[in-house]
Amino acid sequence: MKLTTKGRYAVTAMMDLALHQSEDEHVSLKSIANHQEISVAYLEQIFSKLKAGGLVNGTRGPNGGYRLSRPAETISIFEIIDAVDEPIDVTRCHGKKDCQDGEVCLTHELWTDLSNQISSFLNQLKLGEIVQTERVQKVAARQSMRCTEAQQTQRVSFT
Amino acid sequence: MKLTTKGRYAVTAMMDLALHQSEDEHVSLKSIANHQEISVAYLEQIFSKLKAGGLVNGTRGPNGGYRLSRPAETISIFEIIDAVDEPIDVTRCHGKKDCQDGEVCLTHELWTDLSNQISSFLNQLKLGEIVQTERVQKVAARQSMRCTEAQQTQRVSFT
DNA sequence: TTAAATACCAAGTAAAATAGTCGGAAATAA
DNA sequence: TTATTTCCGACTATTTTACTTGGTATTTAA
Repeated sequence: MKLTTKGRYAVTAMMDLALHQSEDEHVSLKSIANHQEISVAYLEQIFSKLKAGGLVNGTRGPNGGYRLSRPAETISIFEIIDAVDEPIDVTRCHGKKDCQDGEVCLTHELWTDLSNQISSFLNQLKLGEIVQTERVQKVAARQSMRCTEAQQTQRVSFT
Repeated sequence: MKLTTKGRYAVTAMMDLALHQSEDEHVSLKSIANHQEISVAYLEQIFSKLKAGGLVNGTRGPNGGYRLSRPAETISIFEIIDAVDEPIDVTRCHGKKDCQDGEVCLTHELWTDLSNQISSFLNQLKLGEIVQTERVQKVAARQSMRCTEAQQTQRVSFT
């Protein structure tokens, strides 16, 4: 379970999706880019992995975009990070237990324990619950304003 | 709390120290290198940080080496990793809470929670306890044999 | 039917981090 | 005085990260 900015962006983007998707509307990468200050190109890369992981569905064309493939309550943070970040090899032997002369090394168990600890913590955290916390709602409200401003700026810059 | 091979080697080396130090004897990097298959040069780098972190004391000259600066029961795995690995910035804003337009981003709290979770887990794990587990004792016994063999091989190659 | 908007895809790339090595200097025990 | 050890700073190859670039396919709406 590695944690890079890609994984963090993925979680952020999935939260954005959970916050803004509606019955009949998809969320475009452009709008996520506006909200979260991540480039569309980079989001594309991330979403190709999220899609491969079966977490989102994409629709092309105008008014297209993405939506969660399942209810947000059933999607864990672990799944999201797992989909986009390579797994880290916490053990020297890549889990094969042949770290030293074909047998386990001193610390083998320690690292697998830690891995399990982190995984289970992130598995308990569900996208749906997190999105409903007051804290997140507040930030999201602020971001909607930002986004509106951005659109207006954009409109102005076209004229 | 980043976890790289340097951090893992540090924990391994500290366990070796805890296993082999005695009242009047120091453990040399050479012997750790033999036991754990880590180069002396790399161990030097690691131990300079462990020393700076106040976890070990070094003595130069023949029969010199290192020993724990405190009882193994009081040294946590967290301290060891913390001494040698750079802290990871789990948040985009380096904990300053100004991730976006001077305010927190959507996921700020999530990452700090995770960090705390990992830290407290590793803080509970004490070097002394781990070293006493049956599993570790077994591996250590095997390594003593390895070491003896290595010394003999060396002796032969000298003649 | 055409233009715009969107997802989709593969490659390339600059910078940073990692995992070490190398060459020596200082201290100390025998 | 010599061998053994820690101590110290610099160097380096490789890998990983965090993106960008350039292009294609699909779909809607004018």
